[in-house]
Amino acid sequence: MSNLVGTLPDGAAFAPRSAMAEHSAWDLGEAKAGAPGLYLSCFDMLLTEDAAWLVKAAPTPRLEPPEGPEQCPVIDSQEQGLSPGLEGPEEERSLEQVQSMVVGEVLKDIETACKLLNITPDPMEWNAGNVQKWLLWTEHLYRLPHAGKAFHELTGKDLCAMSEEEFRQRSPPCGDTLHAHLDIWKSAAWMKERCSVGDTKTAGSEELWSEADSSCSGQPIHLWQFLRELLLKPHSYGRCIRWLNKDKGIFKIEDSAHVARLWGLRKNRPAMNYDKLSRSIRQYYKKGIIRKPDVSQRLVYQFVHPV
DNA sequence: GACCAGGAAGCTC
DNA sequence: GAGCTTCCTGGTC
Repeated sequence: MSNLVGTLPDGAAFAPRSAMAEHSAWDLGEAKAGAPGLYLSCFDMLLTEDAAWLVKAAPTPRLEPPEGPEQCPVIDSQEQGLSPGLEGPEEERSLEQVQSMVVGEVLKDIETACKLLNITPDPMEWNAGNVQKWLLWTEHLYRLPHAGKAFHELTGKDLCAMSEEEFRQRSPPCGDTLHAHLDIWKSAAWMKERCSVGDTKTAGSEELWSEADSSCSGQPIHLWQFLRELLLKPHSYGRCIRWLNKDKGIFKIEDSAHVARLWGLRKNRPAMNYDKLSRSIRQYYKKGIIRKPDVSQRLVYQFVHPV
């Protein structure tokens, strides 16, 4: 099993980009018991290292992605202890809360990716097209070099059967990173499957996934829904699209090319660009879904019926 | 050059 | 037929 799930190959620890946003009620101790070793070690790593990072990051409530290439914060692995001010039961409680948050946020990030890519959360169920989507997505998100060709025509099952070394052989510059991220997806899929087998303690996480399931059911997504999803994930997409006035439904596309690429990815339209996307937005004018605000500005639109 | 507006035709479900 | 996608012309910033 890879040691890269908690720590990405460049030495930076993997951390969910939205790690402090909300709290998820996941029963970690329960989930870890009896899990296959493969996935267990993955989450062990994730939990301990992310927890350390989160505690160190406190009290900052929000973790803005850094400017430039999206990278995770570096953890000083030599640092001892999670919260020096806390001891015994208090520290345990604190750790449990942090762990719940971390896992919840990891699952949310995956859920978002599932929605946007229209793929299932379980890599074992991916066809070759799904694999390429996931690769594109991960490369895009973590600014990795393109490796799609190296994994051409592989299904999710093929991918899951590959070792870290095989990933590296196929893609020397980012194979290990991709393998690490695939491990996270595998672990999340395992946990989802586990909680869907009637474990009432995991109701919170079931809620977490129900949204993803509804959008991973193959139902086509409308452009306005897609835009709204991006707007509702400011920690992930705030740099390319954001609310100017959420109450009035006014939003601005900050990076038109980026949003168009995401939409193209979602719809499997590689040739998508902002020109075409904006044409689709303008189709909404007649339908009364989106309009230009009263004071028209470039790249600024308004939902006729705000959230 | 990038964005905006809208007509028209084509494609997919 | 709905909901885009693609291509286009012409205009504004």
